[in-house]
Parts: sequence; structure tokens; C-alpha cells
Amino acid sequence: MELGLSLGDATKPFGFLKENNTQKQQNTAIIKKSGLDFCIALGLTSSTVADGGREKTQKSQEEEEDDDDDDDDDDQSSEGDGSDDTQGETHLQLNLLPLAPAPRRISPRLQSLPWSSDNGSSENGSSGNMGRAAAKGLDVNRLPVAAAEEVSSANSVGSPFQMDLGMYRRPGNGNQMGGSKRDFEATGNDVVEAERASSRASDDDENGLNTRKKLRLTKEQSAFLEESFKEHNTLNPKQKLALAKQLNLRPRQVEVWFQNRRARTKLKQTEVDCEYLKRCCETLTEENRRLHKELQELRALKTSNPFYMQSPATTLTMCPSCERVATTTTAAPPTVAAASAKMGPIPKALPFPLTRPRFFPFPQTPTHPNQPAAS
DNA sequence: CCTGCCAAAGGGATTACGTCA
DNA sequence: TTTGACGTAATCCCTTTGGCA
Repeated sequence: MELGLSLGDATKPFGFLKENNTQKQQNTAIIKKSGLDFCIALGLTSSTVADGGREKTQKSQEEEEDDDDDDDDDDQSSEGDGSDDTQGETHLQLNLLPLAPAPRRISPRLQSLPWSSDNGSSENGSSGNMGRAAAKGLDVNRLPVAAAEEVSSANSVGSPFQMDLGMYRRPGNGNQMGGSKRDFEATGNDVVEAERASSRASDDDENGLNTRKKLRLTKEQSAFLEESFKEHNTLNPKQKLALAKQLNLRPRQVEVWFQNRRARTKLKQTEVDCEYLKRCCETLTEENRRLHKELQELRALKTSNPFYMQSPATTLTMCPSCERVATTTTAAPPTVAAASAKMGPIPKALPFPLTRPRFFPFPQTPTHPNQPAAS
């Protein structure tokens, strides 16, 4: 994603927007507010736009994994890459990092292979690329299936997730549960709810209908699923079966619950991102306003000084990172073409990482892109 | 009656694997 | 024996549907 700040004429798009494909232009929003032209360009730096959000999501998931694995290394690599090819560039990149880590999708067949985490053989994730992917994507060792099944079958002490499920299950109903007598005493509503669901499901089963059944998971079931989701937001088949068995749900129900839960997480993250971009927009608007004012002052100074144009042209440039203004004297006033040529190729990333903790666009601890990174 | 939440279903896409020519 | 095409199964995400508080 790229953010471009245009001062003055918003009708003239950024250079990198003109040069790039139309999809970037489609993602460009020009905001005119109170007489000031403010242009913010939101575009994907990689070719992930074509397939809607899907490919982008997968890419971001991979990036999230990297972040999870080694934040420091990732930051350094980003810094290094950026400074290599974007020195002196003025484009800014926002790295939107979702809050919840999303693991790489793993084929169920891979998960069932000997090096998959279910067999406890990938504790260090050193079983090659595929093994690493499986180990990184799903930390299923947190809830060993064998242990889960043991807890489920024995229904004994030991597991923090253990619940007294199915004690009042209706005969013949394999899907729903009614909760325990203790649950009924504590939270009668839940039991009533479960009973209703149980009753509905039971009726449907008795009628032999395979129609959609609307059920509300009990608080216990939801809490259990939530705990599971916290540990791993995707399931492999064994985990799914274990969960379903433990909660007295169909595996399909567990699967659907996880899908919907992921969707809710993503929705929340989108809202957070939206709010974040809004703040960025406000900050950039304010900065644009400030620069406009500065420009007017310089123009006023120029008109008030009749000898101004006789002196060699002076260009004021401000480092986007440290906000220091540098003056360079040239023989002739710079042209747009000359400035464009001086800028070099369009960058794809910032010379320094801008992640959420460091509020865009003005880092609290600015690092000059031309300076070597502090060791 | 309206609305929001949420479980569930449907559909397209992706991936891994097996089969076969 | 290797290879590419094809089918299948499983899962994903996205969107929509429908029940319920």
C-alpha cells in the first residue's frame, strides 16, 4: 500500500500513479477539503489486487507469520530492502498488521503426515519447508488430540477446558447437549437454550429432515470454542473431530463456527484498519495545510524581495523522515522533469518500516533513510 | 415490526493426492 | 520410469440466508 501526498494541484496525479496500472489509480482517492487539495493514494504494491481480497489475504497471512516468528528480523529486512532501492524517495508505505495472527493454510493431507504437528514430531518445526509450514501454521500440540479424546471419553479432571457435557442429552439426539444439572442450577438460561436447541434438532432428526437447523451454542460451547480459537484459528481434521466429540457437535458445526469466527476477526481488523487510515488521512491533511501555509509565506517573501530572482535558484527540500529542511543552490530553477529524473524509479516500499506502533506518517524516533541503521 | 447477531449453506478457488494414458 | 492431464476430496474465504432475541 502506498500513500502519496500531493501538494497543490490534486488534478495532477502522482508520478507513480501515472506510471502504474489502472488498478492503482482506481485505488486512489482525491479528497478536496476546504480549498486544499489533498490526495491520498492507497494502492497495493504487489500484484494482489486481481483476485479480490483472497490473494491479498493469503499474502498478508504469510507476512503475519513472519512477523510472529521474528519481528526484529522482519523489521531489519524491511529496512534493508527499502533503503536499497528507495533512497531519496518520498513515498510512504503503511504496513497494516492485523492483530490476530493468521496461520498458513495447510492441506489436511499434510497435517496427517508423520511430520505434522499432530504426531508431535514438529516441536521445533525443522522438518523441511512443508513441515515448517505445518508447524508454523498450526500449533496443534497445544491441544493434543489424544489427550482431548481422553478427556472427552473419561470426562475426568485435569483439563481447563473440560466440561460436563451431555449429561442430560436427550436420547437419540447426537448433536445437541443439554448441559449438566450443575449448569442448570448456575445458569438456567443456558440450559433452557440448549434444551430448545436440542429439542429442535431432535425434532428434525425424528422427522428425518435435513433442513437448516438454527441452534444457539451454549455459553460453555462458545467459551470452549473461543479458547480453542485463541490457540489456533484453523483446525485440522483430527482437532475438528476431537472438538466435535468433546462438545457433542457435528464436525461440520465446529468447522462452520471456526469459519464464522475467522470472519468476525477479519471484520474487526478491517474496522481497526479503517480507523487507522482515517487518522493517517487527518494527519496528512494537517501536514498539507501546514506546507501550504509555508509555501505562501515563501511566495510572499519572494515578491517582497525584488532581487530574489537574480540570485541562483534555491530549492528547499524536506526529508520526509526527519523533517529537516535542506537548501540546495542550482544554476537554474529546477523543472518538474529534472526533479522527476532526479527522483529515480518509483519505490515500492519505504526505506524504513512504518508499522502500526509507530504512528504514520511521523515516526517518534525518526531514522534518516540515508543513514546506516543503528546497530 | 425492525434490527443485529450468528449459525448455516452455497459457491468459487486452492491445494494435495491418486490414477491413467 | 517419468510426466502431464484429469478427477477427487478437503478446506478455505466470501456472500447470502434465515432463525432468534
